Amino acid sequence: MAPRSCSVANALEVVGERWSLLALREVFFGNTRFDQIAANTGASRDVLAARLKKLVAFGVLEKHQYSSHPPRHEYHLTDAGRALHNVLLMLKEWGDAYVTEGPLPLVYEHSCGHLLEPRVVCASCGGEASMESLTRSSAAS
Amino acid sequence: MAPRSCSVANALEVVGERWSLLALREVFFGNTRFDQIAANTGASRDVLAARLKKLVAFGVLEKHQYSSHPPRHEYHLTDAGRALHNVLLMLKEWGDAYVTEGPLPLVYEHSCGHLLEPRVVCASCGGEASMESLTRSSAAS
DNA sequence: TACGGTTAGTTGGAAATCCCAACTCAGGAG
DNA sequence: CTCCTGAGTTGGGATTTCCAACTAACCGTA
Repeated sequence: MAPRSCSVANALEVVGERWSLLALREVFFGNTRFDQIAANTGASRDVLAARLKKLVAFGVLEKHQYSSHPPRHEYHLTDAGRALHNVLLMLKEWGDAYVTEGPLPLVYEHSCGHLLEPRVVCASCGGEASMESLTRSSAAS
Repeated sequence: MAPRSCSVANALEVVGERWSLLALREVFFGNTRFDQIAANTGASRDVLAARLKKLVAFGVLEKHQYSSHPPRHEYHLTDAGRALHNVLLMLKEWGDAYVTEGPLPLVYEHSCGHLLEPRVVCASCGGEASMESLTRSSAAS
């Protein structure tokens, strides 16, 4: 039997390899240069080079030249890259709740002034998009 | 320099290896048995066995015996496992938007009757938890 | 001109993983 | 007695990963 066709699998094809999401985390933090990303993630340089190349090829990152002599580059998020913020946020939330022990290394404050407690809701009604509230629909886009 | 301590990294330590999230997707779909998961993900049986063992060890899945003669097992989600639904939902959303081509393989309907368009919001104010709306807070839990 | 430093990789070889097919083991079904 | 299902396990080869060292382009300074 052929494996299921699925957008989760497709997404993981692009960002699911080791170090990809951590590299993106660093770019979200503003650490856009190769050496910064390498140091903060702990990825080996060769694998990191391969991952960044792939993320650029898939349009998640863009290579920006910030100096021409000598040629130096920074990695910037594209729209597709920025859209991954929610994925990282949910992973962080889950890690906070079920994996990280002791004080959390990072807590976000939302612009409303409260500490962020993220919730996934339906854009139409604002109700929580819990497992039980969802059913498969046959409609396609 | 030591790599950054971070809940995203901790979460990926547990569910970031290849096949782990796809195996969980199958369990969310109700395919709780080894052979079903193997067939629907395409993972090789040895790696899948290792991943399931790890997910059980970390408390993401539980092994349930549904027949004692012969002994047969199903994998069930724990609370920690159920909490990963948001992560899969966000990955699916991103894959739908930026990777999957052609008609989407799966569309959800929310209990309100509309097709689900998930949004991540702040639980306190209900406002969108966009990248720009978040700042690092020094408060710890 | 020589020397050291920074940035962004690339290379080589050993170690760890992964993939695949075949095999095991336990218990039905016919 | 033989075949079938479910849930893995095993062996061996192909791939990836890790790590340290190396390259290459340029700048600062002396």
